[in-house]
Amino acid sequence: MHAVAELAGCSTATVSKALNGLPVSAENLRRVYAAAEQLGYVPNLAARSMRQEKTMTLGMVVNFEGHPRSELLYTFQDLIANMESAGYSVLLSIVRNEGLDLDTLLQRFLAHRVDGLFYWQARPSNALAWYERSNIPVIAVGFRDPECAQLPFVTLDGAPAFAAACRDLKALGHRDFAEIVVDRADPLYKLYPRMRGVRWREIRIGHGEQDLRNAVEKLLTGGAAPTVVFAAPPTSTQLLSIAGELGLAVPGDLSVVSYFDLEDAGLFRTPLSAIRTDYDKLGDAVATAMLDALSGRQVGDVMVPDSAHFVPRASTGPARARPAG
Amino acid sequence: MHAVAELAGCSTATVSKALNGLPVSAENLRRVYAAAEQLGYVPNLAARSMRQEKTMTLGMVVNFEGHPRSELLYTFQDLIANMESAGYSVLLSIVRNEGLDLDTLLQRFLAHRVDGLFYWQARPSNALAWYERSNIPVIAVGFRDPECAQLPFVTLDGAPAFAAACRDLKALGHRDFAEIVVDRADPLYKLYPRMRGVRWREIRIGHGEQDLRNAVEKLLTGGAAPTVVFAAPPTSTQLLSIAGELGLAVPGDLSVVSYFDLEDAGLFRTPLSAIRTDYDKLGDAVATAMLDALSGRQVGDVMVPDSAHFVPRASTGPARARPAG
DNA sequence: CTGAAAGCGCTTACAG
DNA sequence: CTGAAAGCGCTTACAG
Repeated sequence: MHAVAELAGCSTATVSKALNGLPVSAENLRRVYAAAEQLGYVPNLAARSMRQEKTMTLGMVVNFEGHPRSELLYTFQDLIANMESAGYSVLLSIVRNEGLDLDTLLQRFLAHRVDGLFYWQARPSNALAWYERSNIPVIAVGFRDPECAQLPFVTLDGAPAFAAACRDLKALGHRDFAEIVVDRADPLYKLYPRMRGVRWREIRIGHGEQDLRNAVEKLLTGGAAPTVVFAAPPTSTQLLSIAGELGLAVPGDLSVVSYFDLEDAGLFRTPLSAIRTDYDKLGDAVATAMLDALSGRQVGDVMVPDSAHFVPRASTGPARARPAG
Repeated sequence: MHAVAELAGCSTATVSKALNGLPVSAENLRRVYAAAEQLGYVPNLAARSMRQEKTMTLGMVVNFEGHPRSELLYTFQDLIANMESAGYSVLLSIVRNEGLDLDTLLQRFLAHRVDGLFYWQARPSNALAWYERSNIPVIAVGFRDPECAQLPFVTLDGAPAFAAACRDLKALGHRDFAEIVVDRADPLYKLYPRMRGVRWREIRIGHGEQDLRNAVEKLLTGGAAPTVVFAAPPTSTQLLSIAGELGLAVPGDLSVVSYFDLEDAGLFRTPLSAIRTDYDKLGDAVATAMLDALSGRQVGDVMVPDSAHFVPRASTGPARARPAG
């Protein structure tokens, strides 16, 4: 910057003003721009951020417990593009069991003085208190642990799609619903109002295909087995192949619904019925919420409307006849 | 920091040294840590980076021309985790046709004073010269435009898998190979040594399913049509459904190979033969190269060995009998 | 080992 | 409109 000032024949203060659109004489403006151009001057954001309160950097931590659903890439893309258009850059971190723990990461972002944080699948963390103390907006995305209830939360409104799926299935004769839940994940069906006249159960399994295989075998032999099973990928797709191997017909013996749609689900041997979510809408809503928060507005929880739909395909069909009694 | 110094009863210089592991008396060390803890002190990386030459920030720009293959999420995850364990944070940017252009983005990262840049699908850009001038290591990943030949390049060694696919197909009687290339992408088959006794052609189409449909129809009516087609997703999967609609049997009339494997390709009605790549190996190799470059070592091009394999499935089969003459 | 002081590259009252 | 100067929060010779 000194070099620019020297070449332009003015002070660094004038350079700064010229480059930031503050009132400068036309002559100086021209010379500063010319000098900056000639020298290939690139401002140092770190220096700027020491004087101003903002770093124009946002943190995004994605907290995958189990399997990352790769369609999320689209939301990231959309979200990041939105924030970049607003002048921000985003630090991305994808947390897994291995690697640095969440607390360390959240603290590191704090050291970077991020202006805000996107927190996918928000779980409690000590570091969150620091964000609150520092008045850095944190937006929970997708899922929010009850212990993080203080965070504003943006998510898809899955209830109508879920209700539509249940209605369709009930019309097909299903009364016994189940959800397969992996590890310590929270069952999703509990998030939605229960439909009258249907029973729900929770089948909890560990990671690994063998766990799922055992569960499916138990389904086969159990007396009052569910006639339809909900699960998230990759469990929902594994279910299709395992059912095939074990001679369980889908949907003849068991209907299967995937909680999230897959790009190629329609091409499957048994096309997989799924709840399709509109990730672009989610990305846009999250971006809007963050921009609001950054400009000091209070932001509340957002349920993105009309952002999920039940797409029935061949993996759901009429409930199998139940053994009498 | 002043507050910490005051509480600990020493100078800020001593605080800095204590926190950075420089020699300090045990007594001061203890008091500084206690004070920092009590005050919830988080160092300001921006301030630090003004004195030191490093920001501990890396840029990653992913340059998707057409369709982002979402499996890349796994590589990002692996790569980011690696860099974070080494103390870095990474700024991610996913470039598309809409949104900020590449040059703006690269320049913004420069303003952030990134210590290095991962450049997926490296295309020429004016901003690259600035990185070179600033001596910031840039690593091209996945693909490198010939005009970016000066950049060290890390990619999968696809040649053995490609050769294996061609060998298998030739053994099945195929002589006429084609690749479907979307928009202005570069044909991939040209990257590899050509096998003797087979012909290759390039079928260039625009974005949009209709373009592909037209191309497939032309294949049906053309006299000397190829018997096997290579394409990248999503074209390879669209090909399966369009072939179905148009009454073209796969692999009876046409074999299809996907240049990249899809997680659920084995579940398809016609399981899709594909070249499966090991993204973890790529992520690790890229991380290693960057760490090397950051520590001042010269890094050359890296072809990650044994990182791609041909997985024949049901979409490839014997070549159809050719009309005599 | 310790601390006063200079300086990293900016921005912003402030006085002219 | 302009520029000298202070200051953002750190680190690092340097002198003690």
